[in-house]
Amino acid sequence: MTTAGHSQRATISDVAKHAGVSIATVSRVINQTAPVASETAERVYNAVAELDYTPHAAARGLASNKTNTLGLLLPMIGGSYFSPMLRGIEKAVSQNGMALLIYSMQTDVHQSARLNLPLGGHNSDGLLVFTNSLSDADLQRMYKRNFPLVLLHQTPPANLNIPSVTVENKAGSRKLVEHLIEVHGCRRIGFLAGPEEHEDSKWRQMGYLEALTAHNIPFNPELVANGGFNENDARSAVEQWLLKGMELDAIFAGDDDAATGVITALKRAGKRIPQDIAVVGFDDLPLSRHLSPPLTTVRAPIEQVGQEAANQLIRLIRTGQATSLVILPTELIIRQSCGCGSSSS
Amino acid sequence: MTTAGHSQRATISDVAKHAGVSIATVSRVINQTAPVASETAERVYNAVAELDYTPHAAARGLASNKTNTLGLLLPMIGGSYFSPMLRGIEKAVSQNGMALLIYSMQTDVHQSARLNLPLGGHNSDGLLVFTNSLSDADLQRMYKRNFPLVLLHQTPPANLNIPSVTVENKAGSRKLVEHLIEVHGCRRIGFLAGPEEHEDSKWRQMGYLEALTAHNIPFNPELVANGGFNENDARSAVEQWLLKGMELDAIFAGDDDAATGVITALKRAGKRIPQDIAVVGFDDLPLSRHLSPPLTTVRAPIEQVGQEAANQLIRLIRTGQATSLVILPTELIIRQSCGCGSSSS
DNA sequence: ACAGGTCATGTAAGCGCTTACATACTATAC
DNA sequence: GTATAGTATGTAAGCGCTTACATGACCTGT
Repeated sequence: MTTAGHSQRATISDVAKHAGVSIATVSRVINQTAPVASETAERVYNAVAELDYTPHAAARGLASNKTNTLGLLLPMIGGSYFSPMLRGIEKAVSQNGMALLIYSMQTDVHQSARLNLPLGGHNSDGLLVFTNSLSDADLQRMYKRNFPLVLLHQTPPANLNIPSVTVENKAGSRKLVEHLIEVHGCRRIGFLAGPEEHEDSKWRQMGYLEALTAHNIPFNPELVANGGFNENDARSAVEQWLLKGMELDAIFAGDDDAATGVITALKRAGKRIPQDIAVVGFDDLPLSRHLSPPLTTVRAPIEQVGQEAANQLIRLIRTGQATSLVILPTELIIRQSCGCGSSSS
Repeated sequence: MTTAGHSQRATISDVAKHAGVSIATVSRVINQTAPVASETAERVYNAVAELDYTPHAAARGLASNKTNTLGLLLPMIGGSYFSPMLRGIEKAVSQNGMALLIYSMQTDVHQSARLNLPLGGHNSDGLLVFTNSLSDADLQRMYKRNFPLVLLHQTPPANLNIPSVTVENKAGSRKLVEHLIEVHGCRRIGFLAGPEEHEDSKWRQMGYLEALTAHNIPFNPELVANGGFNENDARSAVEQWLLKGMELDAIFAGDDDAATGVITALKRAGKRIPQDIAVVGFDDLPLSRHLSPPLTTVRAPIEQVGQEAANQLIRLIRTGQATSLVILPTELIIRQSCGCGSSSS
């Protein structure tokens, strides 16, 4: 066991006293907010070093009404998806000398903790909101207050003009499915949707539909199931299909996490990929190229989404302006799980 | 484009006025810090709801000298490793009604931003410090100040009694290598070390050494290279070996990220796994079972490490006490990349 | 030599809370 | 009925900063 307890640290007045100046001067040299004689500044710097002084963030925040911090709201941290997104966000955040405060909206924190954990903002200068982590009502509330907000993978609810950053889902999905149809002659292509209300999923499904329509393949609702954008749900969904004796020549798993579940289920059932059934995903996670067979998918620039969103938010905070909608392009990544021959990148 | 700009929000005095009480009373009902007549409390709650009041975190922090926030220091966010760790941390943090502030120590932020981005603490009640994200000097500085600290995957520098949470590396590594030796008859086993100063790596290497010694296999320094605990470094390391015509019958990649690089390099060179060369990793990341062949590895309870560390830190903050050293057990996970037959979990 | 600038620095008023202390009121005991 | 002890609420002093404003020193031009 070990013990600890706070001890008092140097404040700005300690530094001022030590350097023989006023606290205003100390503040000025630290923030470089007004010219200070270089000799004076020197004394202040020395005092800072000697006392090992660090400004008190809360005091600063209270006085200046800025926290220099971005908040990130996540539905819950999980899946392979967040790692690259976080990296992108972190990049933008630290390049701008800000900090990152993360909340994941667990189960039911909403109600109870509202007062004690002011997610409402106020400990950040703005919020990055990932799909499904905030109700429309909450969104509206914050928007009305003029609190800087940027949405990730979600467009704002009706008539709220909140900037939003996402990827080109529909076109990517369509290209992917058309590849299956045109190159591999697939006709019975299963689609695993993501969670309800997940916009990415809706767009991907539309792309899937468009591809079918463009090739005169009638839409069969039985070929759509819920894969939840995760491994387990996808696995059970495929198991259900298999149990029902559903005939399929390809499965578009919705995303790559789901695709790993699909592959597992198929292999367990003794199906060969891609000979018996082709499998494709969406996102191009780092792991996807290592699956067996390597996964054909659509590359979503996840890290860039994070970075772009953070940058937009910072711009919104600083200048009051941001681009309403940023859609980052996706790219078809052909590997072998669709039936194509040799590998690439 | 969209625009925004802060508007003023309700403060505690607005609420007090609106409810016809003093700010002290409002504070008391919000924090449940002293008995208040239920009728009065009711009025306050109504006022809070009507004004959509949220306490100002900075003001609170300044007055109470607590931030209700845990800081997490990372060397940089990357690799598949952080996702589960973060999830564990987040779990503990939100279960305790706290928030999580993340810094990743990019390249050279250290010097310059020290004053403006007070990593020194002060915007968190305590810090979770991941290996290599803080110099011993910084650690010492904060320790001297009695700032609550918990180390992840790193033991404290000499005579600083900072609690630390890590996994059982040596025993796991030894079991892994012994499996290679005893079951598969390997004698020339390559080891890919992680980054310098990474304690996990040192212990894993010791486990490797112990296993060799226990089986009278002389240690050959040529069989140790640097895989950096990441895919790319590991790939080049293996390519070097192959180029030199190094004879190997197994490679212990250091961790699973590195193992994916090893597998890639080996496959490119036309080697069969495990027939020509066995490959094993460490960590058991989610992707590892999906590699081809499925990776034999050691399961490190990464999520639990995060959760345990956060819990220790919270305990340290609240009670001043924490367990000095927590070592979480690891478990050998046999799959096929070592040469074993059929799959399991 | 003096008005009018500049520049460096100091003074002090908050920012929105928490909390020790003071006060008023009600209930209990005798 | 008065003293005693609670209980509910108010008052006000900070917490450690930022920043508008005031001050004083030193130039410059005439």
